[in-house]
Amino acid sequence: MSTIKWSDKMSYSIGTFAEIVNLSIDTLRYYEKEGLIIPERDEHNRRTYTEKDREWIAFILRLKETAMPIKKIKEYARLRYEGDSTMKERRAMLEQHRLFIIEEKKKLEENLKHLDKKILTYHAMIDKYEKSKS
Amino acid sequence: MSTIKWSDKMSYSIGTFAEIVNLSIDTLRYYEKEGLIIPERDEHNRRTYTEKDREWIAFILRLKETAMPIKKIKEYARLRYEGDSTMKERRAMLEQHRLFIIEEKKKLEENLKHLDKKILTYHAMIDKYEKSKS
DNA sequence: ATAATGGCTGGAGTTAACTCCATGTCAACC
DNA sequence: GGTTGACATGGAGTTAACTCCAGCCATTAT
Repeated sequence: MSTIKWSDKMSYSIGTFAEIVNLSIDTLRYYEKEGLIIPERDEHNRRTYTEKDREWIAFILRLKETAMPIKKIKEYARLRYEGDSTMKERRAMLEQHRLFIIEEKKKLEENLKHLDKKILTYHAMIDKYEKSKS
Repeated sequence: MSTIKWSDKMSYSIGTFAEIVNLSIDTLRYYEKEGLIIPERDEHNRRTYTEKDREWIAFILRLKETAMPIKKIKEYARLRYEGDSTMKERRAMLEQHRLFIIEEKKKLEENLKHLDKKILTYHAMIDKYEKSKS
């Protein structure tokens, strides 16, 4: 009566995994060197990436997209690979990062407001300029 | 009957200007090498920065804060130093950048949402974990 | 008069995050 | 059984955006 879960046993070579997560093979190896993701190896020492790895990479990319430097992601990864006892630390990191993102958002909104103003003054200036030429 | 405008004639040395705009002297010289800001020189070849320069730097920093690479800022600066005839081009650049910022904001908001979810699941996981230890 | 201060130039060094390359192994296809 | 193709490793190269340094002038302070 157990449901078959293909995905549990499935694993990808670095080439196909690279395509799936849309990163280059070299980048994956670089992330491994930095300790962000450490895939299993098969009997020939080839990297084997799983569905879990895919989820983990997706999360890494979110952190990267919100400007977390690799060093910090590496720190988070280290804790994660250490196991459940580090959950509180990891949560604290994410909560700190959350505040950072909120700050970033504020800055972006401020700058967008100013940019909009600037664009408006450009419209006015260009109107004037066009008229002065006629 | 003309109003005296001190600020028009005022100018700062690179050292004091650096403090005012909160950039290092080296960064200012680097920006100049890249063509972002080209201050006047005095009779001894020393850079003299004006109030206009301060405003311009403030704008450069806004562009930087919204992740515009120096190459693009340089392009904008080039047009600006070329004069009024480039206003339309500059406005177009800013309008394009505006769209970019809006995209960035969207991404940030998306990622923030996911992060919040993740933090919530951490809270639940940690509760469970604490109980399992008692 | 000399020493400290501040600025100038050209060029080298640094950091992050990749990216590329030479060389080598192994399984598979013709 | 030789070639092809995917993967492995170690290390060099690249780009952006600074940052630092040596060697040289001019001005100011003692």
